[in-house]
Amino acid sequence: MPELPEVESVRRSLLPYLPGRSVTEAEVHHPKVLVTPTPPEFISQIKGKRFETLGRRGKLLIFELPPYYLLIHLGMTGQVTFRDPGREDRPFERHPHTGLQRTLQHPVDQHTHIVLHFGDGCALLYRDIRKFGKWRLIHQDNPRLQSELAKVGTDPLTPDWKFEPFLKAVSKSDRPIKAILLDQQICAGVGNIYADEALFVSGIRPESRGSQLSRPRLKKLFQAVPEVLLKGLAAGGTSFSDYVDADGKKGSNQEQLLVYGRYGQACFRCQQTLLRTTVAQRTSSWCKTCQKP
DNA sequence: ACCTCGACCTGGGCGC
DNA sequence: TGCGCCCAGGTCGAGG
Repeated sequence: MPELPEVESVRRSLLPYLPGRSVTEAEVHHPKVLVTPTPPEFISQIKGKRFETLGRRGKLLIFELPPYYLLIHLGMTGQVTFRDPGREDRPFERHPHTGLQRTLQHPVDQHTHIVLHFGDGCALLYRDIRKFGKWRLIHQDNPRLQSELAKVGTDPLTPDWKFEPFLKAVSKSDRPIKAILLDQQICAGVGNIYADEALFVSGIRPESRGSQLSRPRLKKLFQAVPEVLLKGLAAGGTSFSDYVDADGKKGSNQEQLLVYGRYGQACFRCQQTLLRTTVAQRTSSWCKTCQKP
C-alpha cells in the first residue's frame, strides 16, 4: 500500500489502537524481510516498549516507542494491520485499479512476517507478499535515525510544501518531470499513480523536461500534487470505512483515478484514447490532447 | 548528476 | 489444467 494516501490511511487506521499499548512479545517469521537490527536484537529491543506517537513523512511510517523509533516502509505490498481476536477476520479485497490487497483485519498467514503482541490477545501484524518492505528499529540517540529521516524530503501535505523551492528544484533539472515527481527528496510520498494523476490534472506530459516548463505551468503542477494526494486520501478513507461497515464492494469502487492504469481507454475529459509510454522506467498513462508537451 | 539496467520477491492475468 | 510470459504501488546499487 505504497503511496502517500495509502500510507496515511494506514497510519490513521492504527491511531485508535496503538498509542499507549506496550509490546509484550514479538515474532519475526521470515528472515528475508529486511528488519534491522537482526531479528533477535529487534525482538529483545522492542519488548516492553510502548507505542506513543504515530507519525509519517512521505511513504515512511515513523512510530515512537521510547527510547526507540520504528521506521516502516511498506515497499510494494506491505500491510500493517491491527488484529483484535474479539472481532471477525475479513477477506482481502483487491483495489479495482491497482490490484492492491486490502483488509481491515486478517489472520496470520504465510505472508505475515512480523507480529507484535500486546498481551491482551491483540496484535500488530505485518504482511508483505513481495517482501520489499523494511522495518528499522533505531534508538533515538543513534545518528542513523537522522540520516534515515533525511532521506525523505518535502511532504506535499505539510506546510513545508512551498512553491519557490519546488520551482527551483524542477527548473534546474533536465530530467523528465515525471522522474522529478517521483524523486522522494522533492515530492516525498508521490509514486507512480499520483505522479500520473498530477500530470494529467496540470496538463503536462510525463516526459517534459523540468527546465522547459514555464512558471505558470509549474504553479499548476505544484497545486495539483497535494490536490490529487488529498483526493486519493479521501477515497482511501471512504472505501476503508465503507468496508468496516461490511458493505464493501460498492464502497471500494469510489476511488476514481483519471489516468493511472487507464491506457487504451477513453480520456474522461476529451474521449481520446489514453497513451502508454515508459518514463523513468515506469509505465505512464497520459492523454495526448489534454497534456501538452 | 543523470540514465539504464538488473536485482530484490510473489502472484494475477493472459494467450496458447 | 498448465505453462510461459508480462505486469505490478518501490528502492537500491552497478556501470556507462
